[in-house]
Amino acid sequence: MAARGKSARRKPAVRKATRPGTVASNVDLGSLPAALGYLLRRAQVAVFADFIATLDGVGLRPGQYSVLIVIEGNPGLSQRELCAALDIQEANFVPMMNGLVRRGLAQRRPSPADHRRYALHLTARGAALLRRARALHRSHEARLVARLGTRGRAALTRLLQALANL
Amino acid sequence: MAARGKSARRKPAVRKATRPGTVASNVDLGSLPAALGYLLRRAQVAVFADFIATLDGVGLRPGQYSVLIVIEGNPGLSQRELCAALDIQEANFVPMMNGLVRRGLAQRRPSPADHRRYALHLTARGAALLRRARALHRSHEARLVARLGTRGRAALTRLLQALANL
DNA sequence: TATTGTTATACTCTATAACTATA
DNA sequence: TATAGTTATAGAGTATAACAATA
Repeated sequence: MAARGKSARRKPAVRKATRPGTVASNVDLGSLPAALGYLLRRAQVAVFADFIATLDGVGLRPGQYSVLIVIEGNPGLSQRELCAALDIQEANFVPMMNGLVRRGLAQRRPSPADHRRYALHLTARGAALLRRARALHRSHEARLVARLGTRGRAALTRLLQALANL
Repeated sequence: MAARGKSARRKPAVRKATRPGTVASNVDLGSLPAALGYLLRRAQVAVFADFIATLDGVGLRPGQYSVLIVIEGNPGLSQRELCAALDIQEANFVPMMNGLVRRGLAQRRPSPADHRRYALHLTARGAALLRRARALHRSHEARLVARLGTRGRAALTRLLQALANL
């Protein structure tokens, strides 16, 4: 938060009083702090940063985590189906899936009925890693609830869903 | 991202038909729809898509729009100060500012007191474009309020601010 | 020595076209 | 012809190191 009023005219003497992460700026952001897109972006970046740091130990990025969850919940799913569900470009999914396969977390099994398709599955190791990741994810969510309150979290969920498919 | 005519505030009985852009997925997303990071990301992407489409006519991306707003509100600001206020890496700001200068929207004036600094200013053309952009931005925000309600918008603002500096 | 702006670079994420092999 | 997967590529966005000019 700014320490001074918005129309601070005077230049404070060498404000080097910034702590790491806190920018003591008397810069007027104008209408930006009221713009939903701006707020949404700042919040998303902050939440992702916390999520990424939280799951660093299991080596999963947000996208990889979501892919593992969907494979686990829908064993045998094809790549196209998974990509459609998560709004991932199929071309971009290939190297990502390659990484999961290389790490022994997921498999591409040949689909018996249709030789064009793969049936995606988690390995035992993938399922085990996902259990650890889920626990970490829960701690991340708990941190968010500490900020928002249970009631606030429910309200935020509803509001974000209203925007999700604008 | 254009809204589709098929409004239908109806309860999806079983399966929604596949329209372009709407994937008829019976894919189980598991815990993802309850994950704040996931919801935040989906909402941010949707809102940005609408913003970008709305401001396409003035040729401004979200980052450029925010930069013009801050320059206008703080004429004479240095590049470092602007970057600190908007959390932009200074190295990344250079080509972006070059683009605004090339388009005649903003200027780097030499700072008389300190020859290391630039004093950033909008040109008349930049100010005029920003006026048009602001009007477009307002229509974008109005679309969001139509989704959220005035009360919902206020609540969302508060909740996002609580997450912004996690 | 420190600060301002810059260049170069690299890595992620995303988007599109074109190809292959199967259906 | 259409579909599933793949490759190549290009564009944003973001991050860090190193440098020149200036303080």
